Amino acid sequence: MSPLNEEQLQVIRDERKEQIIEAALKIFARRGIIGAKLSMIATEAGISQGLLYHYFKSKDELFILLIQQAIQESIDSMKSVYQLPGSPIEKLRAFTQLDSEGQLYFMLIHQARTSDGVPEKAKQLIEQYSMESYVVDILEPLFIEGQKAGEFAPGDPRQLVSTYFTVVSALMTLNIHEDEAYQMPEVDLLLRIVTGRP
Amino acid sequence: MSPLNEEQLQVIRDERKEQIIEAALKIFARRGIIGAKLSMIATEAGISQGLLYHYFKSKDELFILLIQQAIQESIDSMKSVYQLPGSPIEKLRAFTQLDSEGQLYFMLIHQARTSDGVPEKAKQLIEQYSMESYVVDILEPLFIEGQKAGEFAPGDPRQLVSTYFTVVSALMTLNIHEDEAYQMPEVDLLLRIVTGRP
Amino acid sequence: MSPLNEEQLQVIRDERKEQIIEAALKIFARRGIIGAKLSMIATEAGISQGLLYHYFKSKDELFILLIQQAIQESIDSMKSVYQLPGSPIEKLRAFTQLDSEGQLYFMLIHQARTSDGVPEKAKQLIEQYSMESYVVDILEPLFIEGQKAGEFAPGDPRQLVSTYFTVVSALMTLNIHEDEAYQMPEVDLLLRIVTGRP
Amino acid sequence: MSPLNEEQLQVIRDERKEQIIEAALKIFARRGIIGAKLSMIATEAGISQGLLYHYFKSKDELFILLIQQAIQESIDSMKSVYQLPGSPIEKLRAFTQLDSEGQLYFMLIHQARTSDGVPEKAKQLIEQYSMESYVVDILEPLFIEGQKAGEFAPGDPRQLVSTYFTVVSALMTLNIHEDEAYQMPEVDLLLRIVTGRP
DNA sequence: CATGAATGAGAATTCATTCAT
DNA sequence: CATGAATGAATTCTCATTCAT
Repeated sequence: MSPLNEEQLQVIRDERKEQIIEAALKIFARRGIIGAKLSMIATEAGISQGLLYHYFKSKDELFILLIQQAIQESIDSMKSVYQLPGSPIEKLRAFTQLDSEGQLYFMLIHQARTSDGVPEKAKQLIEQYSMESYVVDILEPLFIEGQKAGEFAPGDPRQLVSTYFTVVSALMTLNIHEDEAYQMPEVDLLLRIVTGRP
Repeated sequence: MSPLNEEQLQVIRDERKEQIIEAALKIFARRGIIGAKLSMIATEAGISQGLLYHYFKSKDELFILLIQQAIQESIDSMKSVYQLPGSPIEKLRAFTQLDSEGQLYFMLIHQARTSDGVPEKAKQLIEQYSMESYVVDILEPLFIEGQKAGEFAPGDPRQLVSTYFTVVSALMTLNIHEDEAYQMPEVDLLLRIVTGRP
Repeated sequence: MSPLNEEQLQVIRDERKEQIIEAALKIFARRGIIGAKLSMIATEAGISQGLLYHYFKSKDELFILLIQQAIQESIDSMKSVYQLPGSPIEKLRAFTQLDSEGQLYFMLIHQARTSDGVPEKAKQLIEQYSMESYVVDILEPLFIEGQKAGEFAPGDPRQLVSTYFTVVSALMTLNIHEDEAYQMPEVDLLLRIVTGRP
Repeated sequence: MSPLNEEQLQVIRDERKEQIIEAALKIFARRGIIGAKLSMIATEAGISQGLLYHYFKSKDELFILLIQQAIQESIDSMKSVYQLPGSPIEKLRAFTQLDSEGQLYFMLIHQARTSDGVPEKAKQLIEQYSMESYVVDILEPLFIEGQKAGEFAPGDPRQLVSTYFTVVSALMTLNIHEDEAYQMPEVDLLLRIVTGRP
């Protein structure tokens, strides 16, 4: 009866899931969990609303999955800073210029942190991925290296990481629409926080 | 003839309006116009839902009023920077440490800018109050003075204002819950953007 | 304590009641029991909403009182047709040209008959005041006289009364707004139903 | 791919729309736009309230659609008078005996003309379909023919049309419930207005 | 697997009615 | 007697979720 074998079905399933996840990321990041309507996600993914429920048990489950991906991506992206070429300051400059998917993930996490209607599980995930436990640990060596090289200003490196990351995170989340009111600042001006130099 | 005279009634009305506005500011700022439920605002204000409609024609009207207040407060607060004591850098430092009501206003404007379901009139108001037309104009003299005094780094003062204001705005909006994940950075670290010094 | 004696109070009470009844008749007749808002009636009567409840227990009670008045007025007006001068046909012509308060009563009864949300008691009152038991009985002698005088067409006089009254009632209720779409017909054309003559 | 093909879906959709329209016509005609509750329409149509909104954007849109249908049906019905068999008077007699759906449409237009809360667009539609511009134009030739044949009374034919149509309209709107108080008059008595004869 | 019709719970808004003054 | 602030139940509309096909 079935014209497709198991393997082909798996391929279809994976493709569909990927479509849905991409669509959901866009919509959730821009509109938050309340503003995002399943009808929008379905339309963006090019499928019917009903089909969403073959792949995800609920809106919440889909949201939680995206949060997990966002956290994973953020961690990976931070770890990869060490693979970037150049001195610590050059690594940091490159890291600061995120691609657009990276921005979507930041916005998503921001939405999850600040909105309500966020599933409890998503909140827990984000809480675990706090500054102290991950971000600062990962980036601290880079900053210490920068201070040794005299590129970065002296002082508590963990505070420096925390401040710089908070500022960049905040700017990411602000930059939601192509909004002329707030134009993204020059990277070099931001780096002054770290370098203490003009 | 009347059991409560006009003056007493006016007092009651003003009190109620103030209660509602305060409650609405909290709720709207934290949850956005969609996430904010009138039942929450009513409960926060300690009144019934129905009474909201004696004082405001609709949720939208209430939101628009708050946006107008937020814009007015922001402008006033920026203008008042010149009344603060001390050198330009000291004025700016004091200005950066906003009170909590000021923070709510920033969040509100952020919500209005980035969310769905925002009334058209609110959008227009915010568009008028863009960086170029107000904020930069108001703060530019302070920065020029700071540069003349050698406190601020050289360079285009308008770009410096814009960058600093954007960073501070972004941090305000991030700081929504009393969230330990992101702790607010030290002001002195932020001021490095302006001073170019450690 | 009280600066007004009982008699003066009674005068005030009666005046107020009359104000309210007049206002309510206008509003109920034009908008029906559902479309009529107590706020409108209060405004039309020049009093506060709360005061309505000193004089009437509820919207329904007020409506029922008006229906009673309407029925009484209708009956009185029909009985008075015999006091009008002239031949039967002239009496009937004059009767057909109702004054505006008479029209309001007709509309009110129409509203009560056709709308819902009408209190049960009002329905019962109107049912009792049906064509057979009152209207036809009252007008039948006039029609018999007209037939004897050769002014009215022959045939069952009760059917003639019923038809003519139904047509006039229907036209009254139609004439709600000063609506140019339906202009009220000439009385003489209507009288053809009764006379059978051009 | 699709479990129900487009044709089958279209059939379902058409059926549902028809169900809803029929139910809405009954309820709106009898209770007006304010008195008609969506819950009643949904129950009468045998569906859930939510489903109404798959087929119609709002209560107003549904009402406007019905008004359009009512106007169209009225015009068609008047034009078809010329297809009826017999002399002008026989055509007019047949035309006067409307079916029950035709009556509902008359009531609906009456409701729209006299009630509150009627959408602006519905008002405009009805205004365009006024006596002068349509009804009289359409029926005038029939009346002129009747006068030539000596069946109809002499005089301004447009006034005769207008009067007769107004009376019939008024009777239609009166006859809302199966109401024994007002029994519908004999057609032959009404036709006396036109013929001027017993 | 896939569709879209169908449902029902929840949110904004209106308004008759009550109540403190 | 008189006011108008205050309440809450009822109504329209939205949308996540289910289900027949």
